Amino acid sequence: MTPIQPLPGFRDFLPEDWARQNYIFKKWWEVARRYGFVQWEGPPLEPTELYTKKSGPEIVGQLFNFTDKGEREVALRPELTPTLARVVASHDREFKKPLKWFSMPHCFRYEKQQRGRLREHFQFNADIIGEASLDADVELIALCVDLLREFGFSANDVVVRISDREFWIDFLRAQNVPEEKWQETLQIVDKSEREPREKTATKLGPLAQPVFKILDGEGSSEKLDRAFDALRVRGLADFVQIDLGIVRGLAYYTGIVFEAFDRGGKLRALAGGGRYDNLIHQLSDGAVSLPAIGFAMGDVVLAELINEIPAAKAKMELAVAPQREVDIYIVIAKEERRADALAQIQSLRDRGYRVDFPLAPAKVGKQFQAAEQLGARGAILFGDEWPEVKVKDLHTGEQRLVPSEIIRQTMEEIFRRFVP
RNA sequence: GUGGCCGUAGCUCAAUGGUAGAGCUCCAGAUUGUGAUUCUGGCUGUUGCGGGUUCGAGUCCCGUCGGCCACCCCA
Repeated sequence: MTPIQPLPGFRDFLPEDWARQNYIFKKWWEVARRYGFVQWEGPPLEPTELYTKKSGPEIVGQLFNFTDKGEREVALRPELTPTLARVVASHDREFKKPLKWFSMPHCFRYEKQQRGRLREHFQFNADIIGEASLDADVELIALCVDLLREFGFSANDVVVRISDREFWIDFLRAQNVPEEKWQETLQIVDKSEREPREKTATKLGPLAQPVFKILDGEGSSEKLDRAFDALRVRGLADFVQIDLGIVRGLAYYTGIVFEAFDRGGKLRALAGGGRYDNLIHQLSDGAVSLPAIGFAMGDVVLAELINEIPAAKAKMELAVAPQREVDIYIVIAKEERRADALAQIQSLRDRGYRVDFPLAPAKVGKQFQAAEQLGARGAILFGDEWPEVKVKDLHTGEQRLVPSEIIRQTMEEIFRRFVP
Protein backbone atom coordinates (compact mmCIF):
# COMPACT_ATOMS: atom_id res chain seq x y z
CA MET A 1 0.00 0.00 0.00
CA THR A 2 1.29 3.42 -0.91
CA PRO A 3 1.39 5.73 2.07
CA ILE A 4 -0.71 8.85 1.82
CA GLN A 5 1.42 11.76 0.74
CA PRO A 6 0.77 15.48 1.00
CA LEU A 7 -0.93 16.92 -2.06
CA PRO A 8 1.46 18.15 -4.74
CA GLY A 9 2.70 21.63 -3.98
CA PHE A 10 1.76 21.44 -0.30
CA ARG A 11 4.35 21.33 2.45
CA ASP A 12 4.78 19.55 5.76
CA PHE A 13 6.60 21.74 8.25
CA LEU A 14 8.64 19.67 10.68
CA PRO A 15 9.64 21.50 13.88
CA GLU A 16 12.89 22.80 12.35
CA ASP A 17 11.03 24.01 9.28
CA TRP A 18 8.35 25.70 11.27
CA ALA A 19 10.93 27.41 13.48
CA ARG A 20 12.36 28.99 10.33
CA GLN A 21 8.87 29.88 9.18
CA ASN A 22 8.25 31.56 12.52
CA TYR A 23 11.45 33.52 12.05
CA ILE A 24 10.11 34.89 8.77
CA PHE A 25 6.74 35.71 10.32
CA LYS A 26 8.39 37.45 13.22
CA LYS A 27 10.55 39.66 10.98
CA TRP A 28 7.58 40.54 8.83
CA TRP A 29 5.60 41.47 11.89
CA GLU A 30 8.36 43.47 13.55
CA VAL A 31 9.24 45.61 10.55
CA ALA A 32 5.62 46.30 9.66
CA ARG A 33 4.94 47.41 13.22
CA ARG A 34 8.05 49.60 13.04
CA TYR A 35 6.36 51.41 10.16
CA GLY A 36 3.11 51.83 12.06
CA PHE A 37 1.18 49.20 10.15
CA VAL A 38 -1.48 47.20 11.98
CA GLN A 39 -2.24 43.54 11.32
CA TRP A 40 -5.53 42.23 9.98
CA GLU A 41 -6.77 38.96 8.53
CA GLY A 42 -9.49 37.74 6.20
CA PRO A 43 -11.02 34.38 5.23
CA PRO A 44 -8.86 31.90 3.36
CA LEU A 45 -11.92 30.79 1.41
CA GLU A 46 -13.87 33.31 -0.68
CA PRO A 47 -16.64 33.30 -3.30
CA THR A 48 -14.99 32.59 -6.65
CA GLU A 49 -16.75 35.65 -7.97
CA LEU A 50 -14.51 37.89 -5.87
CA TYR A 51 -11.64 36.93 -8.15
CA THR A 52 -13.42 36.63 -11.49
CA LYS A 53 -14.91 40.08 -10.99
CA LYS A 54 -11.46 41.56 -10.94
CA SER A 55 -9.59 39.39 -13.38
CA GLY A 56 -12.22 37.79 -15.58
CA PRO A 57 -13.23 34.12 -15.91
CA GLU A 58 -9.79 33.08 -17.19
CA ILE A 59 -8.47 33.35 -13.64
CA VAL A 60 -10.46 30.27 -12.61
CA GLY A 61 -7.91 28.05 -14.33
CA GLN A 62 -5.34 29.15 -11.77
CA LEU A 63 -7.62 29.03 -8.76
CA PHE A 64 -7.92 26.29 -6.19
CA ASN A 65 -11.71 26.32 -6.49
CA PHE A 66 -14.65 23.98 -5.96
CA THR A 67 -18.36 23.86 -5.25
CA ASP A 68 -19.17 23.61 -1.56
CA LYS A 69 -21.97 21.59 0.02
CA GLY A 70 -24.25 24.59 -0.19
CA GLU A 71 -23.73 24.71 -3.96
CA ARG A 72 -21.61 27.85 -3.62
CA GLU A 73 -18.75 28.43 -6.01
CA VAL A 74 -15.76 29.04 -3.75
CA ALA A 75 -12.00 29.44 -4.09
CA LEU A 76 -9.04 29.36 -1.74
CA ARG A 77 -7.57 32.83 -1.92
CA PRO A 78 -4.80 33.24 -4.48
CA GLU A 79 -3.98 36.68 -3.09
CA LEU A 80 -5.25 39.06 -0.46
CA THR A 81 -5.94 42.26 -2.37
CA PRO A 82 -9.53 41.52 -3.46
CA THR A 83 -10.42 40.58 0.11
CA LEU A 84 -8.79 43.76 1.32
CA ALA A 85 -10.75 45.83 -1.17
CA ARG A 86 -13.97 44.20 -0.05
CA VAL A 87 -13.24 44.66 3.65
CA VAL A 88 -12.14 48.24 3.26
CA ALA A 89 -15.16 49.11 1.14
CA SER A 90 -17.58 47.70 3.69
CA HIS A 91 -15.89 49.38 6.68
CA ASP A 92 -15.03 52.60 4.92
CA ARG A 93 -16.50 54.89 7.59
CA GLU A 94 -14.97 53.16 10.58
CA PHE A 95 -11.38 54.22 10.14
CA LYS A 96 -9.45 57.42 9.70
CA LYS A 97 -7.45 57.50 6.51
CA PRO A 98 -4.92 56.55 5.52
CA LEU A 99 -5.08 52.93 6.58
CA LYS A 100 -1.75 51.18 6.99
CA TRP A 101 -2.62 47.53 7.17
CA PHE A 102 -0.57 44.38 6.86
CA SER A 103 -1.34 40.68 6.88
CA MET A 104 0.45 37.35 6.53
CA PRO A 105 -2.08 35.24 4.63
CA HIS A 106 -1.80 31.65 3.54
CA CYS A 107 -2.49 31.75 -0.21
CA PHE A 108 -3.22 29.06 -2.79
CA ARG A 109 -3.19 28.54 -6.51
CA TYR A 110 -3.84 25.58 -8.73
CA GLU A 111 -0.76 25.40 -10.87
CA LYS A 112 1.97 22.93 -11.55
CA GLN A 113 4.62 23.49 -8.95
CA GLN A 114 8.21 24.43 -9.59
CA ARG A 115 11.07 25.83 -7.63
CA GLY A 116 9.94 28.98 -5.86
CA ARG A 117 6.35 28.33 -6.73
CA LEU A 118 4.14 25.91 -4.86
CA ARG A 119 0.40 25.51 -4.69
CA GLU A 120 0.41 26.95 -1.23
CA HIS A 121 2.50 29.71 0.27
CA PHE A 122 2.50 32.41 2.89
CA GLN A 123 2.93 35.97 1.90
CA PHE A 124 3.46 39.24 3.64
CA ASN A 125 1.01 41.83 2.42
CA ALA A 126 1.08 45.56 3.21
CA ASP A 127 -1.22 48.25 1.89
CA ILE A 128 -1.74 51.97 2.37
CA ILE A 129 -5.32 52.92 1.64
CA GLY A 130 -6.74 56.39 1.23
CA GLU A 131 -3.57 58.29 0.43
CA ALA A 132 -2.87 59.22 -3.15
CA SER A 133 0.34 61.16 -2.66
CA LEU A 134 3.70 59.85 -3.76
CA ASP A 135 4.82 59.83 -0.15
CA ALA A 136 2.65 56.77 0.41
CA ASP A 137 4.37 55.00 -2.48
CA VAL A 138 7.75 55.86 -1.02
CA GLU A 139 6.75 54.74 2.46
CA LEU A 140 5.67 51.39 1.11
CA ILE A 141 8.77 50.86 -1.00
CA ALA A 142 10.88 51.78 2.02
CA LEU A 143 9.03 49.15 4.02
CA CYS A 144 9.81 46.59 1.34
CA VAL A 145 13.51 47.50 1.39
CA ASP A 146 13.67 47.43 5.17
CA LEU A 147 12.08 44.01 5.28
CA LEU A 148 14.84 42.74 3.01
CA ARG A 149 17.50 44.48 5.09
CA GLU A 150 16.06 42.97 8.25
CA PHE A 151 16.57 39.49 6.83
CA GLY A 152 20.26 40.26 6.45
CA PHE A 153 20.41 41.14 2.75
CA SER A 154 22.71 43.90 1.59
CA ALA A 155 22.42 46.13 -1.46
CA ASN A 156 24.73 43.64 -3.16
CA ASP A 157 22.22 40.87 -2.59
CA VAL A 158 18.90 42.43 -3.54
CA VAL A 159 17.42 45.30 -5.51
CA VAL A 160 13.99 46.85 -5.74
CA ARG A 161 13.22 47.98 -9.26
CA ILE A 162 10.70 50.77 -9.55
CA SER A 163 8.58 51.71 -12.51
CA ASP A 164 5.38 53.55 -13.33
CA ARG A 165 2.33 52.28 -15.14
CA GLU A 166 1.22 55.83 -15.73
CA PHE A 167 4.34 56.48 -17.73
CA TRP A 168 3.48 53.58 -20.00
CA ILE A 169 -0.16 54.59 -20.35
CA ASP A 170 0.96 58.07 -21.41
CA PHE A 171 3.33 56.47 -23.86
CA LEU A 172 0.66 54.21 -25.35
CA ARG A 173 -1.70 57.12 -25.67
CA ALA A 174 0.96 59.22 -27.36
CA GLN A 175 1.61 56.36 -29.78
CA ASN A 176 -2.11 56.15 -30.54
CA VAL A 177 -2.34 52.57 -29.37
CA PRO A 178 -6.02 51.66 -28.94
CA GLU A 179 -6.95 51.14 -25.30
CA GLU A 180 -8.01 47.53 -25.76
CA LYS A 181 -4.42 46.68 -26.75
CA TRP A 182 -2.77 48.31 -23.74
CA GLN A 183 -2.79 45.28 -21.50
CA GLU A 184 -1.43 43.04 -24.21
CA THR A 185 1.32 45.50 -25.06
CA LEU A 186 2.30 45.91 -21.43
CA GLN A 187 2.59 42.15 -21.06
CA ILE A 188 4.96 42.05 -24.01
CA VAL A 189 7.06 44.72 -22.33
CA ASP A 190 6.93 42.79 -19.05
CA LYS A 191 8.25 39.72 -20.76
CA SER A 192 10.81 41.45 -22.97
CA GLU A 193 13.54 41.04 -20.38
CA ARG A 194 13.25 37.26 -20.55
CA GLU A 195 13.26 36.76 -24.32
CA PRO A 196 15.36 37.83 -27.31
CA ARG A 197 14.90 41.33 -28.66
CA GLU A 198 13.93 40.06 -32.08
CA LYS A 199 11.04 38.12 -30.69
CA THR A 200 9.80 41.11 -28.71
CA ALA A 201 10.25 43.34 -31.76
CA THR A 202 8.09 41.04 -33.85
CA LYS A 203 5.33 41.15 -31.26
CA LEU A 204 5.50 44.90 -30.87
CA GLY A 205 5.65 45.76 -34.56
CA PRO A 206 5.97 49.52 -35.15
CA LEU A 207 6.14 50.13 -31.39
CA ALA A 208 9.38 48.21 -31.08
CA GLN A 209 11.83 51.03 -31.62
CA PRO A 210 10.23 53.56 -29.22
CA VAL A 211 9.78 50.83 -26.58
CA PHE A 212 13.39 49.70 -26.85
CA LYS A 213 14.54 53.28 -26.45
CA ILE A 214 12.66 53.46 -23.16
CA LEU A 215 13.96 50.11 -21.98
CA ASP A 216 17.48 51.20 -22.82
CA GLY A 217 17.17 54.07 -20.40
CA GLU A 218 16.05 56.89 -22.64
CA GLY A 219 12.70 57.25 -20.97
CA SER A 220 12.49 59.55 -18.02
CA SER A 221 9.84 60.05 -15.42
CA GLU A 222 9.75 63.04 -13.14
CA LYS A 223 7.57 61.07 -10.72
CA LEU A 224 10.07 58.23 -10.48
CA ASP A 225 12.91 60.68 -10.00
CA ARG A 226 11.07 62.24 -7.08
CA ALA A 227 10.38 58.82 -5.58
CA PHE A 228 14.01 57.87 -5.92
CA ASP A 229 15.14 61.11 -4.27
CA ALA A 230 12.80 60.48 -1.37
CA LEU A 231 14.27 57.01 -0.91
CA ARG A 232 17.77 58.46 -1.08
CA VAL A 233 16.89 60.84 1.72
CA ARG A 234 16.01 57.78 3.77
CA GLY A 235 19.39 56.27 2.99
CA LEU A 236 17.95 53.46 0.88
CA ALA A 237 19.17 54.51 -2.55
CA ASP A 238 21.58 51.58 -2.85
CA PHE A 239 18.68 49.17 -2.70
CA VAL A 240 16.50 50.72 -5.37
CA GLN A 241 16.77 51.48 -9.02
CA ILE A 242 14.45 53.05 -11.55
CA ASP A 243 13.65 50.52 -14.23
CA LEU A 244 10.84 51.12 -16.68
CA GLY A 245 11.07 47.51 -17.80
CA ILE A 246 8.96 46.55 -14.80
CA VAL A 247 5.25 46.69 -15.57
CA ARG A 248 3.83 43.68 -13.66
CA GLY A 249 1.29 41.33 -15.09
CA LEU A 250 -1.79 42.43 -13.25
CA ALA A 251 -4.21 44.70 -15.05
CA TYR A 252 -5.35 46.72 -12.06
CA TYR A 253 -2.20 48.73 -11.42
CA THR A 254 -2.55 52.43 -12.11
CA GLY A 255 0.69 54.10 -11.03
CA ILE A 256 3.97 53.17 -9.43
CA VAL A 257 4.82 49.48 -9.67
CA PHE A 258 7.86 47.75 -8.21
CA GLU A 259 9.45 44.35 -7.81
CA ALA A 260 12.27 43.09 -5.61
CA PHE A 261 14.84 40.65 -7.01
CA ASP A 262 18.00 38.92 -5.96
CA ARG A 263 20.95 40.65 -7.62
CA GLY A 264 22.11 37.36 -9.03
CA GLY A 265 18.90 37.14 -11.00
CA LYS A 266 18.63 33.42 -10.32
CA LEU A 267 15.34 33.42 -8.49
CA ARG A 268 11.83 34.62 -9.13
CA ALA A 269 10.72 37.97 -7.77
CA LEU A 270 10.98 38.26 -3.98
CA ALA A 271 8.23 40.82 -3.75
CA GLY A 272 6.07 42.94 -5.97
CA GLY A 273 3.36 45.52 -5.81
CA GLY A 274 2.08 48.83 -6.94
CA ARG A 275 -0.63 51.43 -6.89
CA TYR A 276 -4.21 50.39 -7.61
CA ASP A 277 -6.36 53.50 -7.29
CA ASN A 278 -9.42 52.10 -9.05
CA LEU A 279 -9.72 48.61 -7.66
CA ILE A 280 -11.73 49.37 -4.53
CA HIS A 281 -14.14 51.42 -6.62
CA GLN A 282 -14.48 48.58 -9.08
CA LEU A 283 -14.92 45.79 -6.55
CA SER A 284 -17.44 47.75 -4.52
CA ASP A 285 -19.52 48.54 -7.61
CA GLY A 286 -18.71 52.18 -7.20
CA ALA A 287 -19.87 52.44 -3.60
CA VAL A 288 -16.46 53.44 -2.27
CA SER A 289 -13.55 55.07 -4.03
CA LEU A 290 -10.18 55.05 -2.33
CA PRO A 291 -6.68 55.31 -3.73
CA ALA A 292 -4.45 52.48 -2.59
CA ILE A 293 -1.01 50.99 -2.93
CA GLY A 294 0.24 47.66 -1.73
CA PHE A 295 2.76 44.89 -2.18
CA ALA A 296 3.31 41.27 -1.30
CA MET A 297 6.38 39.23 -0.40
CA GLY A 298 6.19 35.45 -0.61
CA ASP A 299 7.84 33.10 1.86
CA VAL A 300 9.08 30.54 -0.67
CA VAL A 301 11.49 32.60 -2.76
CA LEU A 302 12.46 34.56 0.33
CA ALA A 303 13.51 31.38 2.13
CA GLU A 304 15.49 30.25 -0.91
CA LEU A 305 17.46 33.47 -0.98
CA ILE A 306 18.07 33.39 2.77
CA ASN A 307 19.61 29.98 2.29
CA GLU A 308 21.84 31.26 -0.50
CA ILE A 309 23.16 34.37 1.26
CA PRO A 310 25.49 33.28 4.11
CA ALA A 311 24.92 36.39 6.23
CA ALA A 312 21.17 36.00 6.00
CA LYS A 313 21.33 32.30 6.71
CA ALA A 314 23.57 32.76 9.75
CA LYS A 315 21.17 35.37 11.09
CA MET A 316 18.27 33.01 10.71
CA GLU A 317 20.00 30.03 12.30
CA LEU A 318 21.02 32.15 15.26
CA ALA A 319 17.43 33.22 15.78
CA VAL A 320 16.02 29.75 15.22
CA ALA A 321 18.22 27.82 17.64
CA PRO A 322 16.51 29.01 20.86
CA GLN A 323 13.16 27.91 19.50
CA ARG A 324 14.03 24.28 20.15
CA GLU A 325 15.94 24.68 23.37
CA VAL A 326 14.89 24.36 26.98
CA ASP A 327 16.44 26.12 29.97
CA ILE A 328 16.43 23.35 32.52
CA TYR A 329 16.29 19.59 32.30
CA ILE A 330 15.08 17.65 35.32
CA VAL A 331 16.87 14.37 35.94
CA ILE A 332 14.85 11.88 37.91
CA ALA A 333 17.47 9.45 39.26
CA LYS A 334 15.11 7.71 41.63
CA GLU A 335 11.54 7.14 40.59
CA GLU A 336 10.29 7.64 44.15
CA ARG A 337 11.35 11.29 43.78
CA ARG A 338 9.18 11.86 40.68
CA ALA A 339 6.37 13.56 42.60
CA ASP A 340 8.82 15.93 44.29
CA ALA A 341 10.40 16.67 40.93
CA LEU A 342 7.06 17.44 39.35
CA ALA A 343 6.26 19.94 42.08
CA GLN A 344 9.52 21.73 41.33
CA ILE A 345 8.94 21.52 37.58
CA GLN A 346 5.60 23.27 38.01
CA SER A 347 7.16 25.94 40.18
CA LEU A 348 9.96 26.61 37.68
CA ARG A 349 7.56 26.70 34.76
CA ASP A 350 5.35 29.15 36.64
CA ARG A 351 8.41 31.26 36.97
CA GLY A 352 8.83 31.29 33.18
CA TYR A 353 11.64 28.76 32.73
CA ARG A 354 11.45 26.29 29.89
CA VAL A 355 11.62 22.95 31.65
CA ASP A 356 11.58 19.41 30.36
CA PHE A 357 11.94 16.03 32.03
CA PRO A 358 11.71 12.30 31.19
CA LEU A 359 8.10 11.17 30.86
CA ALA A 360 9.13 7.56 31.43
CA PRO A 361 11.79 6.09 33.73
CA ALA A 362 15.20 6.27 32.09
CA LYS A 363 18.82 5.76 32.97
CA VAL A 364 20.59 8.79 34.35
CA GLY A 365 23.05 8.80 31.48
CA LYS A 366 20.23 8.93 28.97
CA GLN A 367 18.66 11.76 30.86
CA PHE A 368 21.80 13.87 30.77
CA GLN A 369 22.10 13.06 27.11
CA ALA A 370 18.60 14.36 26.60
CA ALA A 371 19.50 17.49 28.57
CA GLU A 372 22.49 18.05 26.31
CA GLN A 373 20.51 17.48 23.17
CA LEU A 374 17.81 19.91 24.26
CA GLY A 375 20.41 22.59 24.89
CA ALA A 376 19.57 22.93 28.57
CA ARG A 377 21.75 25.29 30.59
CA GLY A 378 21.08 23.58 33.85
CA ALA A 379 20.08 20.18 35.16
CA ILE A 380 18.53 19.35 38.49
CA LEU A 381 18.89 15.81 39.73
CA PHE A 382 16.33 14.32 42.08
CA GLY A 383 17.56 11.20 43.89
CA ASP A 384 18.91 9.78 47.14
CA GLU A 385 20.06 13.19 48.35
CA TRP A 386 16.50 14.35 48.88
CA PRO A 387 15.49 16.72 50.44
CA GLU A 388 18.56 18.10 48.76
CA VAL A 389 19.05 18.04 44.99
CA LYS A 390 22.07 18.22 42.74
CA VAL A 391 22.09 21.32 40.61
CA LYS A 392 24.40 21.07 37.65
CA ASP A 393 25.59 23.85 35.41
CA LEU A 394 25.72 22.13 32.05
CA HIS A 395 28.06 24.72 30.55
CA THR A 396 30.79 24.43 33.16
CA GLY A 397 30.03 20.92 34.35
CA GLU A 398 30.12 22.22 37.90
CA GLN A 399 27.51 20.80 40.24
CA ARG A 400 26.57 21.20 43.86
CA LEU A 401 24.09 19.98 46.41
CA VAL A 402 21.41 22.44 47.41
CA PRO A 403 18.31 22.20 49.60
CA SER A 404 15.20 21.82 47.46
CA GLU A 405 13.72 25.02 48.89
CA ILE A 406 16.32 27.17 47.20
CA ILE A 407 16.31 25.58 43.75
CA ARG A 408 14.86 28.66 42.18
CA GLN A 409 17.44 31.01 43.63
CA THR A 410 20.20 28.67 42.51
CA MET A 411 18.86 28.53 38.99
CA GLU A 412 18.67 32.29 38.91
CA GLU A 413 22.34 32.47 39.84
CA ILE A 414 23.29 30.08 37.08
CA PHE A 415 21.29 31.97 34.54
CA ARG A 416 22.62 35.34 35.66
CA ARG A 417 26.10 34.07 35.08
CA PHE A 418 25.45 32.98 31.55
CA VAL A 419 23.01 35.54 30.28
CA PRO A 420 25.01 38.74 29.90
C1' G B 1 -2.09 22.40 -19.42
C1' U B 2 2.59 20.88 -22.96
C1' G B 3 7.55 18.88 -23.33
C1' G B 4 12.46 16.89 -21.34
C1' C B 5 15.14 14.48 -17.20
C1' C B 6 14.66 11.68 -12.73
C1' G B 7 12.43 8.06 -8.83
C1' U B 8 16.82 2.22 -4.58
C1' A B 9 16.43 2.14 3.66
C1' G B 10 14.23 7.90 7.62
C1' C B 11 18.55 10.93 4.86
C1' U B 12 22.82 10.97 1.06
C1' C B 13 23.92 7.55 -2.52
C1' A B 14 26.13 2.42 -4.67
C1' A B 15 24.82 -2.16 -7.40
C1' U B 16 28.44 -4.74 -16.67
C1' G B 17 20.21 -7.97 -17.27
C1' G B 18 22.38 -12.71 -12.70
C1' U B 19 21.44 -13.59 -4.49
C1' A B 20 19.75 -5.42 -3.08
C1' G B 21 24.55 -2.72 -0.35
C1' A B 22 27.43 1.40 2.27
C1' G B 23 27.72 5.80 5.21
C1' C B 24 24.86 8.83 8.33
C1' U B 25 20.49 8.90 11.42
C1' C B 26 17.54 6.10 14.84
C1' C B 27 17.07 2.17 18.86
C1' A B 28 19.59 -1.06 22.58
C1' G B 29 23.96 -2.37 25.24
C1' A B 30 29.59 -1.54 27.04
C1' U B 31 29.30 -3.63 36.23
C1' U B 32 25.45 0.56 40.85
C1' G B 33 23.57 7.81 39.52
C1' U B 34 26.22 12.18 34.93
C1' G B 35 26.57 14.99 28.84
C1' A B 36 31.62 13.94 24.34
C1' U B 37 34.28 10.45 21.51
C1' U B 38 34.74 5.30 20.77
C1' C B 39 33.17 0.06 20.56
C1' U B 40 29.35 -3.88 19.95
C1' G B 41 24.63 -5.29 18.40
C1' G B 42 19.80 -4.21 16.12
C1' C B 43 15.62 -2.07 12.95
C1' U B 44 13.97 -0.33 8.23
C1' G B 45 13.07 -1.88 1.39
C1' U B 46 6.89 -5.62 -2.36
C1' U B 47 13.90 -0.81 -5.73
C1' G B 48 7.20 5.02 -6.19
C1' C B 49 2.94 2.02 -8.18
C1' G B 50 0.83 -1.29 -12.21
C1' G B 51 1.65 -4.03 -16.48
C1' G B 52 5.09 -6.10 -20.37
C1' U B 53 9.83 -8.39 -22.58
C1' U B 54 13.21 -12.23 -20.52
C1' C B 55 15.31 -18.52 -17.96
C1' G B 56 16.10 -14.14 -14.85
C1' A B 57 14.42 -6.85 -14.35
C1' G B 58 16.64 -1.91 -9.52
C1' U B 59 18.61 -2.16 -14.67
C1' C B 60 15.01 -2.78 -20.97
C1' C B 61 9.66 -1.26 -22.83
C1' C B 62 4.56 0.89 -21.84
C1' G B 63 1.28 3.23 -18.49
C1' U B 64 0.50 5.83 -14.00
C1' C B 65 1.80 8.77 -9.69
C1' G B 66 5.44 11.95 -7.63
C1' G B 67 9.85 15.28 -8.07
C1' C B 68 13.17 18.62 -10.89
C1' C B 69 13.74 21.82 -15.30
C1' A B 70 11.80 24.61 -19.46
C1' C B 71 7.25 26.52 -21.70
C1' C B 72 2.40 28.68 -20.25
C1' C B 73 1.14 31.94 -16.35
C1' C B 74 2.32 34.99 -12.68
C1' A B 75 -1.00 37.09 -7.23
